[in-house]
Amino acid sequence: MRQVRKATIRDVAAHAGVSTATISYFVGGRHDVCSPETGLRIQAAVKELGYYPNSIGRSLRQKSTKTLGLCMLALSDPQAMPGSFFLERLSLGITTYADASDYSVLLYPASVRDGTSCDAFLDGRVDGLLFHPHDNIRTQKVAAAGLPTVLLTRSIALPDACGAVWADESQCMDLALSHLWDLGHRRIAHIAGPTNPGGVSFNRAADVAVQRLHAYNSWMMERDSFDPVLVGAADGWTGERVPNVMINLLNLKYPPTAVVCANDRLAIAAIAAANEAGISVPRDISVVGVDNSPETRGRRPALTSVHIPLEEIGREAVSTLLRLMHGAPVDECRIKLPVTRLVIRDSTTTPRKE
Amino acid sequence: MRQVRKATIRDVAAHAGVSTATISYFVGGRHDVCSPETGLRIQAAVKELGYYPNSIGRSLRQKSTKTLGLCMLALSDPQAMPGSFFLERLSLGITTYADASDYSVLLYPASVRDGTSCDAFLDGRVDGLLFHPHDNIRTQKVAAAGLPTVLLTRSIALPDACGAVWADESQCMDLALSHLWDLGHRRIAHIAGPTNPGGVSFNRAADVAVQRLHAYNSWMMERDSFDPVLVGAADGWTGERVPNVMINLLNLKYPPTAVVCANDRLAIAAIAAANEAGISVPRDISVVGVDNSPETRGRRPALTSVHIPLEEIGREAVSTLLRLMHGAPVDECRIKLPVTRLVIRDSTTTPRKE
DNA sequence: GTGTGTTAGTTAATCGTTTAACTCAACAGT
DNA sequence: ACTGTTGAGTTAAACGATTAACTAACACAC
Repeated sequence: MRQVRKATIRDVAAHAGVSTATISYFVGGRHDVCSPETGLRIQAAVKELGYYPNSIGRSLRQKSTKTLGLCMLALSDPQAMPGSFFLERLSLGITTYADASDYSVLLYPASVRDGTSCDAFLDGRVDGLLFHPHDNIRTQKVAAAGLPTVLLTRSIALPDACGAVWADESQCMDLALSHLWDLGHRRIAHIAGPTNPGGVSFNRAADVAVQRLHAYNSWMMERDSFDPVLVGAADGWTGERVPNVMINLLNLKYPPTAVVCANDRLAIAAIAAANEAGISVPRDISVVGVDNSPETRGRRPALTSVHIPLEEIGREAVSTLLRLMHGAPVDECRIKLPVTRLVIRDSTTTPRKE
Repeated sequence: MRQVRKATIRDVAAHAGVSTATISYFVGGRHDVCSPETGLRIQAAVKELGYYPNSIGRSLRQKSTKTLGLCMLALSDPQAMPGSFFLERLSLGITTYADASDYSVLLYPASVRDGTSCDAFLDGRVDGLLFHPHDNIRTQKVAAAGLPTVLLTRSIALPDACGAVWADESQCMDLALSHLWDLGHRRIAHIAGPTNPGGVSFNRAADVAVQRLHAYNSWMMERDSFDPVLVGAADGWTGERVPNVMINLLNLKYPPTAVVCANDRLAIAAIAAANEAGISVPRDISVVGVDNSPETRGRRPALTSVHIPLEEIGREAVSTLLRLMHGAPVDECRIKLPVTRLVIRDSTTTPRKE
């Protein structure tokens, strides 16, 4: 190791001719522990030796590392997630807010395939944990170990001790559907994401697809416009199955005049499939996506999409985790954020008059 | 704090009726330190108490945290970087390889605007540092502090003590240009990224743009096909200025039959600008991008692009950092990776016969 | 001159592990 | 009887910081 030996508090103490306690107090901001002259000597010694308090020593004594763990499924499974922009956007909010709160963020890749253990988080290196994918086995384990944990998910079965922060998917679908409804659309289809029929839920992705589907169903039913033939299943987030689904929708006796897709990638695939069939977007059919991912832009037509402010969710997740760590009751640490908003671009317009 | 008190090595020692030293050796894998019966007692005690060695105590004693810092400009400045997929792809390689080498990764947001100090890294919480943006002030500071550092950049002025890992930008441009040349193109334009004329280089982005521009210049000169009017400056990575640049290129007396853009976003903007002017891609002009970002896909035409394997770069960066930490000479820790490859899609074809 | 308060510090325990150096008993070989 | 070796552990000193509890010296009031 070529690590240079760093000055310790003892070196500084010897250099300034006082005890380590005085150094500790002074460096910690309690400038009233000593006379102004001693203060100057200490400052000089700190500067000369380039002293910086060692965080490991401090963590050991204070029993707190001022570090939060961030466990992300997406990291090991880019395919599994809607877009590769997830981590970047989420962690922007997370690291920025954590930093402002004087916390560091430890990044940890979790794979959904091999059930990577989360033991690494139980060894005291983090004070709290943010979990992006919901995974019953792992979250229950960390929860049982007493590590304050906040999930970035509204999960179907939330472990008792875990907090959670999630976007209001009803609001999200309401924004998309209201927009189309107000334009005059009445036959509005939905292409759903992976809904994992009958299986145990292992990740956020699946839960989100289910929630969007349910929100769509309820919304349409409330307006007496629900028709099961208008619901297609993409069975994943990447869109391979979308062409089939889209053809089926377009060949209906009363085809939809608009379609809300569970995410942008499905929407983009839907537009491609429509074009392939000689159907023009938005002239013949309107399309809305969800995520407002980078892929929505610079296309023709540019995709109308519901923006999900991941930065804000990340920020709120850190804030919630800090509250949980400071003893807030768990039920006050389950936050549904009504923060989605619709970005109207060129893929939606009034329905074509027949 | 609702943190549950965790069992320490002393609890286990008391429970198993031996000293802490024996526990430490045994848990550390030296099963020969005690008799088989004692071993069983220890295992039982560890299990019953749910003992997991505290990493802070261990780090303090061993003077090594088994943690690497990852400092990313992109995190605080999404606009500044080519694409928001950077962090995700890079950190996939970084965290996966670090994890396999038994290291954790501490994520840290650095803003190019406020000169966020990197003091947080000098307090012993990391054994080494990966720096994505090159920033002379900060890298010099950490280098001076003796913290082993590897930059994810080929920078113009690399601090003496820093290692670096970067993609071979000459190879990257060679792939794009050779492809077009082999198709028969001879008038090949380049739309360059931000080249920061005359200023100090503050981030990787600028350096990369410069390197791609130089590589283009050299390549074309070698083939006696260089013409300065074929070089346009987008002045940024996002493409606002591209329509102007493209119009100028198309209005030339001898317009290019192909254009290589410094990244995908510029290429996408170039295609849009061409279409706007009634020029079809690839029929009238071929376009190549660099990055192979998610935005290249699902478009018409789908963009031909040079893939930069960020995962691989991240992996190599960790490997290089570990070597540097173990005392390898700095000049063996500067790695140019010849790992780019061309993904041919629909935006390139043979030049149109006049 | 005694009691009270303040200033400017110090002392020493503690956080949880690791590990070099030691002990102690039992046994083997000569 | 002595030396040497091995097995099965133990002891105690680090690592670097924090902090409750203490002290010594002096000032001032009554």
